[in-house]
Amino acid sequence: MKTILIVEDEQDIAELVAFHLRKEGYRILTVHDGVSGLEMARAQLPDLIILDLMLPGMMGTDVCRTLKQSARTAVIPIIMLTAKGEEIDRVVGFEMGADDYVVKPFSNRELVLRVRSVLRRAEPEIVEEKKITIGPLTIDVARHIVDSRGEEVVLTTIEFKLLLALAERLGRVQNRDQLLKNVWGYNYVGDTRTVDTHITRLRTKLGDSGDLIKTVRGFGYKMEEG
Amino acid sequence: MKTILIVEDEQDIAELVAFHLRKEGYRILTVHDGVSGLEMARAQLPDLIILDLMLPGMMGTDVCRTLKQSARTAVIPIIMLTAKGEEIDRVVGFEMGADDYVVKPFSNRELVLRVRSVLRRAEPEIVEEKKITIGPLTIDVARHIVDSRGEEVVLTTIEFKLLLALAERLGRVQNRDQLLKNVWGYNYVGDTRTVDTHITRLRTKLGDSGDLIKTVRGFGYKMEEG
DNA sequence: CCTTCCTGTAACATGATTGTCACATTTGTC
DNA sequence: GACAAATGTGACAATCATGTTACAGGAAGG
Repeated sequence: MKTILIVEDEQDIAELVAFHLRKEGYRILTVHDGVSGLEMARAQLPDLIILDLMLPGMMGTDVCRTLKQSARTAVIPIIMLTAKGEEIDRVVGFEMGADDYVVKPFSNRELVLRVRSVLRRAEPEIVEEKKITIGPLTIDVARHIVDSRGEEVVLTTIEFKLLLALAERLGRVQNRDQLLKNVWGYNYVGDTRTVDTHITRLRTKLGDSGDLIKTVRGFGYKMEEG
Repeated sequence: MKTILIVEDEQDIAELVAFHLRKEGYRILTVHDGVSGLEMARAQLPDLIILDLMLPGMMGTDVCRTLKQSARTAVIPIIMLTAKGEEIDRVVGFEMGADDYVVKPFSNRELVLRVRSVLRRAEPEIVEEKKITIGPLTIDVARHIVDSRGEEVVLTTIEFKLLLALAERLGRVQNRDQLLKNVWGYNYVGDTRTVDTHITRLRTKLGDSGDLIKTVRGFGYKMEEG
């Protein structure tokens, strides 16, 4: 769940914004002055900060600048809220490090959309939950879990890599040398028959899914459904 | 029950404040100089600190600043006590990280109200504080406290970071280099086997929860239930 | 300044993993 | 069906990855 910090001195606006963003499934923190905003930002490292430009004690712009100076907080995207009258040149705001701007009065819809967009933009790296499914076989690469018909299959390092090498090139035949390269590394020297042994072991361990690994006589192996 | 630490060199004021707050149902700790205040704060992690600005040995402001610098103590709200003459700009106080201000002489009623208000303000943070629970294991990230089956587990910095690195990427396997990067930093040079040693230490200290850390032979480690 | 605790490295123990081989089985060809 | 070539398979010893412990240097705290 994403955390959003709202720094806004006007209670009612803060609550309104908080309400709508909570409804969107975000976790909301609210503070009502700049200094608390700084502290909270540092302590909680939220995923996004919504910052009012006019704040008691410390200007929103100062908060923004300060946050952008520290490595830990610099990455947190900031959406600035500005009242109509105080409309600063957007460029100035962006120079301060704000990631987006919303001018009061704003519609909730607009704000929610901005928030979503900024958060999406900030998504560091789409951690691909790479899962490969072939018939009864599932390979969860990140978790390093393989199962065949729901039963977990415990594989050794080489077996896993070999399975992956085959599964990632589904349908395509690979000869023993290619497999050796892919699984054992470029500078492997040894018997190509080693591959056979591991294929056997894989097939045995995979149970039902073992049939997915086909022998292509004279060439090598491939993985294929049916 | 909430614990309040009072750091105040004037015995009679300290006792007066302590008396009234005890009556309110708080658990009170009292120390009379800044250094003791720091120590006590670190050792007891109170829910609130009432800190005199003028202290022998170390200024209240220094105590405040120091406390706010450490992750463990930064979250503890602080109410500053200032004598009338020494009224500093509130902004300075807030910049130091104080959460509220009370000027001497103050009425007991006023102080009690401030305490309640500050504690209430801090409440949602505490409730929403980031906690990771995996089976019998609980990691309180903000407070740096780990327990396994309710028993507190005392971890060193590295152990804690390592645990966090694993827990935050629950289920996903991380190799030793990734762990080194995440825990030791980008520019660490050294033996990757160091990770193993710390994994062992972690497992030992975690007791029952040690089993949550799985070895993925040939790849690295992952954390996972069951 | 001293003590205690933390940390990285090395050394050793252990059990899983792996490459090889020998032999069995299959496949395609004549 | 015979034959050769290719592939399957099981055993086994060497190797390797990891667990574990010890230790010395260093950091942190008093």
